[in-house]
Amino acid sequence: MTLDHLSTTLAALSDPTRRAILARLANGEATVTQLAAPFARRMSMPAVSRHLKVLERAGLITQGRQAQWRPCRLKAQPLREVADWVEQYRQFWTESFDRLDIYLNKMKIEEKKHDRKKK
Amino acid sequence: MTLDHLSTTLAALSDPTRRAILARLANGEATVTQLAAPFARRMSMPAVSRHLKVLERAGLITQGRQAQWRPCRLKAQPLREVADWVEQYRQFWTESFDRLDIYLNKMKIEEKKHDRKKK
DNA sequence: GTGGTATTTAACGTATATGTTATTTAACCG
DNA sequence: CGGTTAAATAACATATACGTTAAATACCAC
Repeated sequence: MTLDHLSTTLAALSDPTRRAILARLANGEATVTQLAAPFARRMSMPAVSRHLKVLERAGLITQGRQAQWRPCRLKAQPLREVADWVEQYRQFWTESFDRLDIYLNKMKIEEKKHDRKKK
Repeated sequence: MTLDHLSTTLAALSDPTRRAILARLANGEATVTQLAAPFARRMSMPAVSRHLKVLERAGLITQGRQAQWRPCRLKAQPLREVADWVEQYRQFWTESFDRLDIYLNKMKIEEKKHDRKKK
């Protein structure tokens, strides 16, 4: 199944190791070895390499070439798409109401308007 | 492996069917059958039922009980966590620069400050 | 070329995800 | 009760995800 871009991005972000890698890259470029260092106890290099491939396929990083190193850089464009998507739902958490409550609230407001008219 | 909450949420969101279900629930409560309707050609009821279970485990929906129906409701709290997480990276897409450029930019600002002091 | 370092790819095991059809559970209704 | 509807669960197939170790690739440096 070929996934849409947003799905690919969210899947890439759903792994804590990959999010940690992005967090590290927010501080600037890093080589694969540098990125792997924090996970050395838990994870082998090839595992990290694969995580990077997932991030790259999602467009979240790019890998350059300098001699035998492949410096990685954060590319935030897909994160913007995530932000835009989730933003649609803001109203559902900024108000401490769920959808039904919002509806009932609107009804009350309507009632008040009617009351005013009656006066 | 037991995943952290954010990972569970992002994994739940990484499926387009599940995001479509959330979009539908943004318009208000719906039963499982109602939620399944748009996918009827592609997907069986049990498949939808499982998607709902994934969303429920992520805390993105709740399912109530009314006779033989299980009306589903959107719960946006986990979406807020996603928004908060992604917000950290806003600087990386609002400016059309990557990290190195931001750094260089800061340096220039520092230089200007020094210039001012010199005056 | 030989050796060392950085990284990827190959080959493999195992767990999880996602779908199916058939069966079961639960509640309504005449 | 017996039939219908709504939804979940069971049992199963298959694909993908994620990790490992071992081997290959690419580059530098002497």
